[in-house]
Amino acid sequence: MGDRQVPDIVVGRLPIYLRALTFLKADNREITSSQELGDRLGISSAQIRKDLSHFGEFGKQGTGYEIRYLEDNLREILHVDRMWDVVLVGAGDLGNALASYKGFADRGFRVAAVFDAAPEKVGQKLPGGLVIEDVNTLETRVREAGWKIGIIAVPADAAQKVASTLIGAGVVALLNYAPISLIAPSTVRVEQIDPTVHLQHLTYYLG
Amino acid sequence: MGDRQVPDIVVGRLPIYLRALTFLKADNREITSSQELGDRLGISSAQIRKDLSHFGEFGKQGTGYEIRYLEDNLREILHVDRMWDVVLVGAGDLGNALASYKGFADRGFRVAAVFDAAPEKVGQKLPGGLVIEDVNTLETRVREAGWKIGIIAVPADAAQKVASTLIGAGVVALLNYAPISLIAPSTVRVEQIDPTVHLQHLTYYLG
DNA sequence: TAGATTGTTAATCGATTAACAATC
DNA sequence: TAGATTGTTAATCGATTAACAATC
Repeated sequence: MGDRQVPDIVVGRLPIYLRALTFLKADNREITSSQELGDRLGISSAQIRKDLSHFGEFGKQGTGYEIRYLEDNLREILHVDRMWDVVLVGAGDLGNALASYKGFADRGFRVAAVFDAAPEKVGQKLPGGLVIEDVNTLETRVREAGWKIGIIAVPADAAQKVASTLIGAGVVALLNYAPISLIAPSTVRVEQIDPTVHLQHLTYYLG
Repeated sequence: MGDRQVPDIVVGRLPIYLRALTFLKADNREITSSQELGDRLGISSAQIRKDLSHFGEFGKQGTGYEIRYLEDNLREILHVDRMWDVVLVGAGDLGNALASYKGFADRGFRVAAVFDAAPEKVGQKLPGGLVIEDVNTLETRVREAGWKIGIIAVPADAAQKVASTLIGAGVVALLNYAPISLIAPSTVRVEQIDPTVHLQHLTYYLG
């Protein structure tokens, strides 16, 4: 109940809980339980209650959790009760997909700008209205705008340089799609998305 | 030393090790150590040695690991010493990005076919040479081709149906990009990629 | 009230780390 | 040989689960 130092593995599950709650709400549900959430997510009900107990008491004995209330609280805990500007680097297929991704807006994020290194791409307008900017201006632009979150969607051999530039310009949270392990100071949080890594995790279990 | 029942969390790290080894090899390195790998990945050297010890002995005392040898062994362990056909569902921006993703081929995967529900997309040819097929033919095609791995890149409201179809047709491993928790039998492995979930994990640590 | 479900404690389980003999 | 690094054991640390009093 109101710890400081919540285990990172617990923090990592909160967005999953939040997503499930939003899903239930869209289904016009008003109340749920740790049991129902757990069944849905493949997690034990005890774990869900334990996880939530790090942050407060959000349920009612005998009843469960009011979905909207818990949802609001999780948004606050995760700091997505506000909008975050995100700077996207890389305007290839993946960058384009991310720039026009519909799943950001109502979950706390907005792609504020897109950068690329290719001269023929710079100046082009994306469907969403963003104009691709020159990666040479990345550092200045990030610093001046004060963006704290970056998404890296450039090829592997450019990723570390982009990461270092972003970090140098004040970014403290990175979502990296390039298939390399970024080197970053411990003050900078990095999340990694590498589809091949996930697929290889799966194939371990296949004949 | 050749356990059965290796913890899933260990299996999940192996693709990261493999990726780091390939990276070092590209740098013309021939030997590495658990210390070097650990520094690079932000993992303790003891953990790397322990993880590998589940599968055998791959190093030499006093020397370290021959990169190519360990790489080959990890490929075998992860079953990516072969090529896996992957069926991709969804030909939106994300589907297109995945269909033309260069990071699959040399790491064990090939997008064998792409499906979409939009009539105007069906029949279109993608840059890589694949022709978008009608999702109505998904079940038959998957069954006949015997594909075991599926990637779901459709909107959230279509994802569960696609997953069920794939599973019904024999797919046993899913990589899901739709922002929902899929319901699947325990015989089917699911990996989830939701950029917003990762971003929310990051914002927890931001003011 | 009776039934249900929370929040929390204590027990269990599992993963990580430290340490070191073995040995290249 | 001396130095380095593995593979493994045992200790530590942390996370999950089971159980239940509290209470809606």
